[in-house]
Amino acid sequence: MNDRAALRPITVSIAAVERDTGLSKDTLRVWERRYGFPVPERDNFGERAYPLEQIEKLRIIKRLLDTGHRPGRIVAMDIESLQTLGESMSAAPQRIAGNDNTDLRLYIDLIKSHDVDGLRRALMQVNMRMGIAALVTQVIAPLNVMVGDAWMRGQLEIFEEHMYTESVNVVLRQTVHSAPDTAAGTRPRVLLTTFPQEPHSLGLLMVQAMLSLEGCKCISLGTQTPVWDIVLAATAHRCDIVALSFTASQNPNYVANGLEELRQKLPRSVDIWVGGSCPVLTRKSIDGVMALTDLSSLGQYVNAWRTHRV
Amino acid sequence: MNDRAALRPITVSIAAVERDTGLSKDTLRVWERRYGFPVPERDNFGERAYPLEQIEKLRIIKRLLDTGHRPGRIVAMDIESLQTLGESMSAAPQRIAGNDNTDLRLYIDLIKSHDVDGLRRALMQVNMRMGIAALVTQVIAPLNVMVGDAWMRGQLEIFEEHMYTESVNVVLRQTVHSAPDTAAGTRPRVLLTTFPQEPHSLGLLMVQAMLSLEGCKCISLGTQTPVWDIVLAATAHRCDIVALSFTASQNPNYVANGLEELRQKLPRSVDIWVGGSCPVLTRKSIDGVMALTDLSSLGQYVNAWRTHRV
DNA sequence: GTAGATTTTTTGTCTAAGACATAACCAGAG
DNA sequence: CTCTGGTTATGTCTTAGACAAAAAATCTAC
Repeated sequence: MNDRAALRPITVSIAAVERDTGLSKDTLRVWERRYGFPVPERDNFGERAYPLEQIEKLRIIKRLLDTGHRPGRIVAMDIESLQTLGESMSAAPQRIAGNDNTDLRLYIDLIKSHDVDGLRRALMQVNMRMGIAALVTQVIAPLNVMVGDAWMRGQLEIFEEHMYTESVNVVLRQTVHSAPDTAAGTRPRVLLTTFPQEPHSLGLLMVQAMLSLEGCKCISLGTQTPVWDIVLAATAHRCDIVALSFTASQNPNYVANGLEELRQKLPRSVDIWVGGSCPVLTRKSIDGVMALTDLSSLGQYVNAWRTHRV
Repeated sequence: MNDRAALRPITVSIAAVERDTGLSKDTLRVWERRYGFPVPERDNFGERAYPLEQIEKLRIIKRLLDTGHRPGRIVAMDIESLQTLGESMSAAPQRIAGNDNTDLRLYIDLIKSHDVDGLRRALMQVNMRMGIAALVTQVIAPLNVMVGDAWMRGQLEIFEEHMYTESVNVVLRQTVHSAPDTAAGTRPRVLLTTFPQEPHSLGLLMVQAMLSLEGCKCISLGTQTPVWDIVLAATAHRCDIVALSFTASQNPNYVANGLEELRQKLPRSVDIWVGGSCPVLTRKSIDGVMALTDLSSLGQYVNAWRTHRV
């Protein structure tokens, strides 16, 4: 009955743009007002109808925003400038530890050839040969950085990144639960989770793998637990340590305020350990919150806890 | 430093209500204008601040809407009437197969006593005794409903619900991967994922468990894959079926539009199967999209596919 | 009565421009 | 080099009206 549904849509509604780009309707309208982009056409009812090219450009803009650029500078730019801008920043964060990272490219190749089983087998073999600790610190951790970079540069599609994440998820869970069950009364008891804005579970799993290796009792709540519930859970499960994971996508103030609030509500006898790629953790240290800079030294921290607290 | 962050908040912003109830800001404002509910207080800046009781009532209303009631009739009702209305219909979906569901309370008790290991052991035992299919359809599926209900009624804390979810996650993944590896060339190949607004992975895992049991080759992307990437992934992995999971928290329009878009972009040779507790799926059927009403009949669908397509 | 067509009501979403809290940037002082 | 203050940039909230799409109610014909 109406034309835009009958034909292949060359334009889409503001609601669809919100869904596809993650930019709210309010933001889309205010950009139009302030920066003159996007400039949607209007359908028969006078409502915004975005052409597909503009959505493509919005996607690129969104990606650049996530890497630290600001709307005022880039929204009005033309699409070629945006693309060169995206490629220019890929050079810097390439360094991967001291290890030769040429063999890590092998995993990237597996991802790009969509070989799920091959990727899992390769990761499992590392686990067999070198153990969980090496798998986590020397392969998965640097791979995460490489995959994130590749995605940002547009060399990896979102679904390929998802496939990688799911594979690591599977492998890590398998290794964690193949470890012998800890005896009752094992200490320390560690509660693992993330703050409400943080949906990424990989960091959590990596920590859990390392802690289980050290003989800790891990209780994971998955991601996105409100601060107050972290307090309740720590008490209910009689935990000695609360371990939290953060990625760079986190709002620094939310993180800092949340940690202060948590510290305040949690008994002093319960340690707070935080880790991840979020800059604010090392930038400003919070009293009573321990920032783990390095996964490989986690064992030492556990030992230190055992000698001091038990 | 500021008071509302220090205490458990007694009022929340409109954005938080949108996130927690799934009702859009526009809808919340227009209900206030038309039906006189909700009537939020105003904070120091004149912005809406919703008391917790009103959010509780909104949750009940949302649930009643999902079951077919209409806003004009129920939004203005007082909370007791809503509860009786809700209970009168709760009798219907309470039936748990032929099985006596009194023993399901046992699992709720385990959750409330914070016995993670006990819960997992109990679930694993069901798996051993009755098999994966029975575990999924007769225990986990009804338990999900019970846990959701209990949480909505405030009988379960968020962290307890998280602990349950994580436990089921662990158990299901363990059972899925303990199944023998499928041979190369197995059909159908099924891509599993959810739409960008849907963060819940449990439904996905349940389907994956059932499909693996039927000898399907499952490729899971985890949650929240954009429509376009679903198309790319289905092509890259040469999938026969795309399986999507939806919960009731989803915006019905997003679901319907997204599915139509996906249907349009995906080759007709690829089936789309959808399932979950989202009412819109059964309410309006979309051409070329198959709604799975019932997990236990999944095997028949797979068989039907095999006879028709291969 | 029942099926189908037509009207009426309901309901969610879109529109507009303005206001403003806060995040990010910049400059100047220690 | 680090901190502090002032200034811009930016997203979200506010208002009220309009209207398409969906659902319900009414009417008509058999």
